[in-house]
Amino acid sequence: MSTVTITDVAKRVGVSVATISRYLSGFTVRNQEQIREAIIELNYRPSAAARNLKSGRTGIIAIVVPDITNPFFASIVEGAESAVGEDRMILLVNTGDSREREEKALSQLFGRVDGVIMAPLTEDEQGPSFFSQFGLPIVFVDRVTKDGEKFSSVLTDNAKGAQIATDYLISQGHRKIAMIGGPCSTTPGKKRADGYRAALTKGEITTSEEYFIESDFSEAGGYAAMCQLLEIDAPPTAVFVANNLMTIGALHALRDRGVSIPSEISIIGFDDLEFAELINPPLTVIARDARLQGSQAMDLMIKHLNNGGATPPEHSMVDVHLVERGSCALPRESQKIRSNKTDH
Amino acid sequence: MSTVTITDVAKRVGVSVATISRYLSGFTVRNQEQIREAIIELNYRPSAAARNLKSGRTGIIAIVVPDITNPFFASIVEGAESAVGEDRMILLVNTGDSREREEKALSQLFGRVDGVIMAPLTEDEQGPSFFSQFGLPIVFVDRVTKDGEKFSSVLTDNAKGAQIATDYLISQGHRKIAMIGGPCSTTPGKKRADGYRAALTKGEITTSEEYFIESDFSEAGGYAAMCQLLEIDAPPTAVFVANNLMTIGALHALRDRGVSIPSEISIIGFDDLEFAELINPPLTVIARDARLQGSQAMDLMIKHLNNGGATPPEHSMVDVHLVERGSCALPRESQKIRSNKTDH
DNA sequence: AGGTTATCTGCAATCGTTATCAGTAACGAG
DNA sequence: CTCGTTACTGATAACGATTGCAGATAACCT
Repeated sequence: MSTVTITDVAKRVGVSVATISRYLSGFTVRNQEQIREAIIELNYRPSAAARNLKSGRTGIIAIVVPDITNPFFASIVEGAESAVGEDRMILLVNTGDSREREEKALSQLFGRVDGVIMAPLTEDEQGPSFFSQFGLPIVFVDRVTKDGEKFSSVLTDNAKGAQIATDYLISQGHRKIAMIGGPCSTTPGKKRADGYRAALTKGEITTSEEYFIESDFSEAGGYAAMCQLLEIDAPPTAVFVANNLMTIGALHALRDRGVSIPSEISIIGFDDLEFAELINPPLTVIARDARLQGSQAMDLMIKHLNNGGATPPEHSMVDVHLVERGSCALPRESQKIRSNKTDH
Repeated sequence: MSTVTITDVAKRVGVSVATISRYLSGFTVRNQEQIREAIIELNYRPSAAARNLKSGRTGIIAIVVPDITNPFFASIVEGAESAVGEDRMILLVNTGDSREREEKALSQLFGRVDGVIMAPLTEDEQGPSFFSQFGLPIVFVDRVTKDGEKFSSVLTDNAKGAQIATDYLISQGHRKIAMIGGPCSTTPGKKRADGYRAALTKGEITTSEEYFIESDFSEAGGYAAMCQLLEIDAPPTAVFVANNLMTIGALHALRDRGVSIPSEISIIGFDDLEFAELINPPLTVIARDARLQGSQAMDLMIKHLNNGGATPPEHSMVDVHLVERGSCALPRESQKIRSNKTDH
């Protein structure tokens, strides 16, 4: 086997292992040239495991996301990756929206990584003490847990985004404004619902609770929720969909039902999509910079690691803005939306 | 600090470290109950680094992709993740299409991971010997290097897919069929170009080389390439775009130029998109199962790891199929395409 | 009771690297 | 000639866990 160690190199050159080690650490030693050659000839690679054991650090930062196929999280990962620097790497954990896998991953992470950047599944983790006694630097991104103030975080102004979206619909004259929300156990799910409700209150609009559907941030969930909204006796004239995947689902539902946008119903989504302009009509959304969130989270993490854990937690907030395209229009109040309702 | 080791647990219970170690490995030992309690009370976590050093394995499999924000690669990662099993984890490396980062990552990976699943940037890596002497099991996915036969791989039948796409356009009556291809230094880039050309030859169609543009698999590249095609004096009536990102770019270009699909130009893409049905018109594509590719690659890797490297390389091929939607139609030969050409 | 397993135990070596420490050679200054 | 300084060196002890070994204990049989 090719398990060539520092000792082999030392023997080859005829010096002690200490000398090789020092050479590797950049000190000036005597037979630099021969050492360099020996390393290449023997194809010696320092054992990361041994270094980890000695130094106590791994040079690896974990990033834990619920769903890597969600372009938003993919961008976060990319942003983090871009800021990770020369001497560290990223360990990706995709929890697949499974609490069990999240827990397992977290416990396995200990000792393998120097820190964890994560978007937790829900706000109520396994006991409020869990992260506090986790013993590793943590930076929350996009979402926090209940005791999240104790850790650095990079969040979006979710409430503001939802409020902008809802205000926008109101300003267009909509009154029957529905929302397809995410799980209220998550930070974005809750905050976006809050923002939606706040905007309605401010606009002095009272809606039936039927208009708010708590879904699950998935495409299938968005599809089902939109179907449910269309079943209502007085269906909404506008819908704010709380994330990208659910928006895709909702659009599919509307397409399948033959409901046209925006003439029959206005749609505004949260999170921009690569192809938002290509849809017919182009999708109006609340956008934010996911890459920036990822890189900020990484910057924070590196700061913590370099300061030896002495840095107090910092909380950063990424801004949101409205991208006006074509999926929202004035309501046609007196119109019956459902053209081909299929009972279930 | 919370560096509680196996020794601390042993002291607490009053047994030797060996006993604790055996308890952890699942053997039946005497004071099981007390050990369990001590571990919990002390919040003891075995040091992964020490285990790695002893055992020589890390329980981590690296997956190296050029661009995680490409939904195709995100799906591959997800597929791999889903097949990784209980006792291993995934280390993601996003090379960002940079050769330099790919090389650096690869060298840093050694000793940190048990194996590498990778989609190499180009076929000609740093010398044909590089991977052979890498010393770690490798499984190529989606792409291979020149000496790729020596390692297991999970590829797509790229040539077949391209041929199906081109045949489809021919069968609709198109003769002026262009292709926006990927870098011919990559496996998919080359094979898809081959398939395109083979189909043209079979259909006894000779096209000017202007109709083939070698781009870079990026959205911007697709945009530019499509613009270039529209500049040609006798512009194509149909375009086969060799990957998803370039397709998005090409669609943007057509949209910006006001060229309508499929009446003025037919478009067929390679790789399905979540939103392909939502575009107007719905996009016709060559599709394949990226998740499956990822999980197959992982299965292969695990097989290699469990067999201790004695398994001969296996080569798996994932099938492709045509998903007919609305972006292709009969050509309108006598028509001038460019409605508002902008000179540059 | 004596012998034979079967089961469990602690000791100590080991994995590959780095940090510490003491030591040596070369050199210039006094 | 001696001393101090500089610049390097090698031996060795960690780091935290696993494991072969030999010894100890208990259980079981005749």
